[in-house]
Amino acid sequence: MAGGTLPGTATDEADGSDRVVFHVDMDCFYASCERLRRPELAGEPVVVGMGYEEGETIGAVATASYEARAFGVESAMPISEALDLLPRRADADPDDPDAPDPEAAGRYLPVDLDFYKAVAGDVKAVLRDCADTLREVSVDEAYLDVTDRTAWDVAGGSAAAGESDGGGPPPSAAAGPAEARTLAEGYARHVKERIEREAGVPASVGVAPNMSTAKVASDADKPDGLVVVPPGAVESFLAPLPTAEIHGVGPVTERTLAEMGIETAADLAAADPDRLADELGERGPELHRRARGDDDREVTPTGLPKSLSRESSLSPTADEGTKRETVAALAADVARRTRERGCLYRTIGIKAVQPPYDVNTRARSLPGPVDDPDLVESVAFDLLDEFADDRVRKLGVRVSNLDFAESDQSTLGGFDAGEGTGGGGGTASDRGREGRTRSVATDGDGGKLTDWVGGEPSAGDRGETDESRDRRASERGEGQASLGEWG
DNA sequence: TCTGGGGTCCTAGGACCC
DNA sequence: TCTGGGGTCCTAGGACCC
Repeated sequence: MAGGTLPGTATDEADGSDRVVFHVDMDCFYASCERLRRPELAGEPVVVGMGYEEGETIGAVATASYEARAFGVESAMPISEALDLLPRRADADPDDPDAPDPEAAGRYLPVDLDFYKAVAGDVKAVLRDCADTLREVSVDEAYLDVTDRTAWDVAGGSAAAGESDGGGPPPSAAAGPAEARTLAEGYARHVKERIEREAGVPASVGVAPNMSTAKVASDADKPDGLVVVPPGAVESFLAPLPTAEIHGVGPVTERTLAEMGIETAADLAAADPDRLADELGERGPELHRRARGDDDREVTPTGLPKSLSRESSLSPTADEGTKRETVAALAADVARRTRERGCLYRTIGIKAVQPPYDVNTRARSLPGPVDDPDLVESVAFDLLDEFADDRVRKLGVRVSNLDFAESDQSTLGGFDAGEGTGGGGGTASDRGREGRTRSVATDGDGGKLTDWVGGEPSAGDRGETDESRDRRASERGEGQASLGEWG
């Protein structure tokens, strides 16, 4: 094992859990992507806005560069509020005494997800190349298991030890654990540099023996950070952090913990798990483990999505026409995306948010998986009826209970032959669509399901478990394919 | 922060089945 | 018919994440 990275390490890792896990987190990713194609934005405050159009003040901040954050601009903040803190550079006019100071102005750009996904593809290519196992969490974040590629051994043996600043105080809480240079740190630096070189965007990397600690480590020194937490240093690294830094502790849990007198990870680590379970349910003991750096989850490849949805905000309205129009558009979009991804769904749901912020969800499950845009719309309309007289500020449509296996049957060829075309009508191109489109008849009084038109769900998936389907799918690499689609 | 959009997982209650 | 328990599925809501 490691020739003594830090005291007290190797021996209690006898279960073979002495893994090396990287968490790679791209720094203000959307803003970095914009800088990649517009180098003149380097060093400028950049704000990328969702729902934002040139010159508009609506929408919300998707990503703010660190220069913009210095002015107080934060993710999810309304653009109008961000403009108060950081005026638009375009509005600056040296000749107008009332215009904003160009020195205190920023660049505002709309989200261009397609471009960011292309850049993310370059990043992922590097990560895939560098990892034993890669789990992509989102477009700008991933875990890598690199246990078989590197180790916790101190790099360069005595040479590294000799050059270390071991006599002085730890540089900082974040950098402290890295003072003994390990092979893992060198490898992380290599990965980080490759991302920068081959994708052109900066990343922060956390290195630790498990996922939850690596996640906290990547956050500890952003941007452009590299924080290494060797086994044995985990608990002391986490101990001083406020509970909110622990992955899974949000505002509500933070408050609950504070009321219990738990403010830091050390407090959480020392708390009674039973008492935590009383207050927080199953999550209590889990957070307790994370605060102690005790996390034996394997890094597993990204799975297939569990649901797909689309939602959008409206200025609050009770108008039936507006609501139905919105839901129809959302339903069509969701149906289009599921079809593109070749997946069927068995549950269709809506979300209706009433002012001030009252979230309602309704869902209905079908007897079997379908790919039927008209049905998404009619079920969504049906569910919307309950809110016919209500003012809403946001509407959403969602499909879940996804089934990727059945559509494979059609893409593999044999599916549905002689079933959807039995009626005689239907061109070849109709068949192409019908092969994946199960229609369900609806009756006159509200679109209740009455019958299967296209027959039973294909024989192909009968008796097959979700697990085996997922496994088959991920063996074909679909888990990776799915990532590029996510935003 | 008067709240943007797309996801995940957990919980709890009810229906239904043996 | 009452009693009980266990299992699964469905729906709705909540917390959290990026």
